[in-house]
Amino acid sequence: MSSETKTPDKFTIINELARRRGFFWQSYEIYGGVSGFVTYGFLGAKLKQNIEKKLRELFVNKLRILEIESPVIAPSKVFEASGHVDHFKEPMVECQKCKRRFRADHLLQEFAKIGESEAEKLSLKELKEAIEKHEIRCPECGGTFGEPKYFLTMFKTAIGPYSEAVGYGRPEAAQGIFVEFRRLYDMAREKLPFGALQIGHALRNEISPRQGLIRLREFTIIDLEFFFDPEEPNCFLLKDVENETLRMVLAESKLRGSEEIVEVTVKEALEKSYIKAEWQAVFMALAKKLLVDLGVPAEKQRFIEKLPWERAHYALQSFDQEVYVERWGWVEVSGHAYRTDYDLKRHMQFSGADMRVFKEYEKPVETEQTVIKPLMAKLGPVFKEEAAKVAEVLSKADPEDVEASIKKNGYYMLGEYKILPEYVEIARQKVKERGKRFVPHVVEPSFGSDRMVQFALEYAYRVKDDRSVLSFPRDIAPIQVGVYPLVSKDGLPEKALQVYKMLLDEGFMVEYDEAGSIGRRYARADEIGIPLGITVDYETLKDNTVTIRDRDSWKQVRSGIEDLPELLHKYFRWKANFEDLGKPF
RNA sequence: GCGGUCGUAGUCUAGCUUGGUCAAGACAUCGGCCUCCCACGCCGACGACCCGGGUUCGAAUCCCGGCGACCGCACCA
Repeated sequence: MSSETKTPDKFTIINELARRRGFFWQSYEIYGGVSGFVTYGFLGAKLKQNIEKKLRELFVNKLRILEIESPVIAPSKVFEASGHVDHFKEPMVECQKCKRRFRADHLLQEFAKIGESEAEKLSLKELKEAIEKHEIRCPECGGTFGEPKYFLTMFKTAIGPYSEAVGYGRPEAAQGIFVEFRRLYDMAREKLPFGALQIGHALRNEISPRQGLIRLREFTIIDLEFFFDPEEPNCFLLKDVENETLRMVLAESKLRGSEEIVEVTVKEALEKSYIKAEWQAVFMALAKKLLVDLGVPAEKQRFIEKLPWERAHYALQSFDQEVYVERWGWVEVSGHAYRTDYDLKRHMQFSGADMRVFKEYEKPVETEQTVIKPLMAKLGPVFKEEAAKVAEVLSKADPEDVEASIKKNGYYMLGEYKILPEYVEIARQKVKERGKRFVPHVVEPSFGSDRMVQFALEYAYRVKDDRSVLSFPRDIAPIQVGVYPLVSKDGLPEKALQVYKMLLDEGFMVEYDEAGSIGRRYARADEIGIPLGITVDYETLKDNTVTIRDRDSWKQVRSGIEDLPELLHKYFRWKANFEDLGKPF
């Protein structure tokens, strides 16, 4: 402990509370703990589930979105295709004198004026040579650098006990969706737009994760890949959200060194092309609403545009949704990337599978095309064993070119082969095209589930009369109702247990507590954010009514036990306010 | 990974300088008593020196290593 006792900040208090009351804690504590890994206790797991449920309500059910679950481990091919094997590693050099580490490519950009894209392409050997050539020394102490080494931030493993097959732990769940695209498209009845969602663990071998739930080595990611036709980019949900406002920090402001926030409606953001894809704008609006529903006020949120060199390798435009927290300022909670057709195209290249979709024209398009038919009877004697190859290459040449050249010059040079007019038949052919094939575009909202838990806690936390209260929005509270006998005798516990069982049967998350004074039990319940407390007292034995207590106002109302199920169902679906639950007490 | 600070019950702290009747207090938890609606009071119980090695007759205390935490640097595709 440090000698000067600082008052702990909110983050510290919340983490302490989370550990003490069983929301979450660092994993493997009995072996000293390993940073970047966390275990959720009962309350935390429930809170997280409720948050994810809320996201599903908002995104999944209304939007033709298919939720799937795919593996965490993937063969190396998958992440080679996705570009992660190339991009997920950093070339590092260590100063031999002061042991500080630096990004080798960043040093070259800064001190040798080598362009960013150029610096990124250099191999370890080339980096070493460039550093030596430009005599780059440690910017901190002037020492010389050792060998550049890659730091790979993906977890690597071997698939199968005796196998050499390399596998990686996924750093995002998105690839699990892209590789299954053909089946998913099938399940979506071959209609665009549609989306696929995955909530699951992802692994990133962070260098030094030490911000609680904010940076973990194993964490829960929520990746939503939404596929659409770039020629029909309109979003059918736009009307519902076009007047929602977004607080944005644009790339152009950042370039000027400013973090000025512009507040615009979704509609304006699209009109002014702050946001390029309509779907992306809509998802951003929904993401804002989600965080508001989790208790983060709109003014504590913003969307910050990534500069080209800050963007992931797959993204054409991306925004980070950030939430303001006391300890660190603005922290990312979701990323909104326009991934275009990058991923599907790459998997198409690497796997050979056709990721294109077929789009039927309203009317078939008839076109007349020039067709070059090789006449094998002539080609054979001239080119002998090469004839088949010539014919094949010829079929790939542009027929218009071939025809034009033959008309003009009397021959066509196909590489080193001279094609004379008599070798081919030039014909016109009518072709009926019923549609075309293309690779769909993707916008991706991607949420960190653990961060949402952290932010929900941060904004739920209040202090009332020196007591900690977690004022969760009522629909994400891990436990909904506490049931208490006023005293633990005279038949009150028996009566309270009846109420408790009834509410359990109704499907509520209920807790029963008879230990300690009633005030202490209320305080305990407030600290884990139970919205309502039901107390069985001596009145109850006479007229079958109980008191209902509100966590936030500490007000109490009185109601009949038989009315509780309906009243509470309404309350938790936001169809009744606390005051509607009974008569003031 | 570097530098600084630090690691004692579930939590917060005392003890460490000067090694030895030293493992203490408060809160929380559990049991009991009290018609008890906002952490009431009283009685009782459970419960800790981060791990490993060294020095020593003897280590929570001194030394070394490891692990972990916080702050700063770097990193966060």
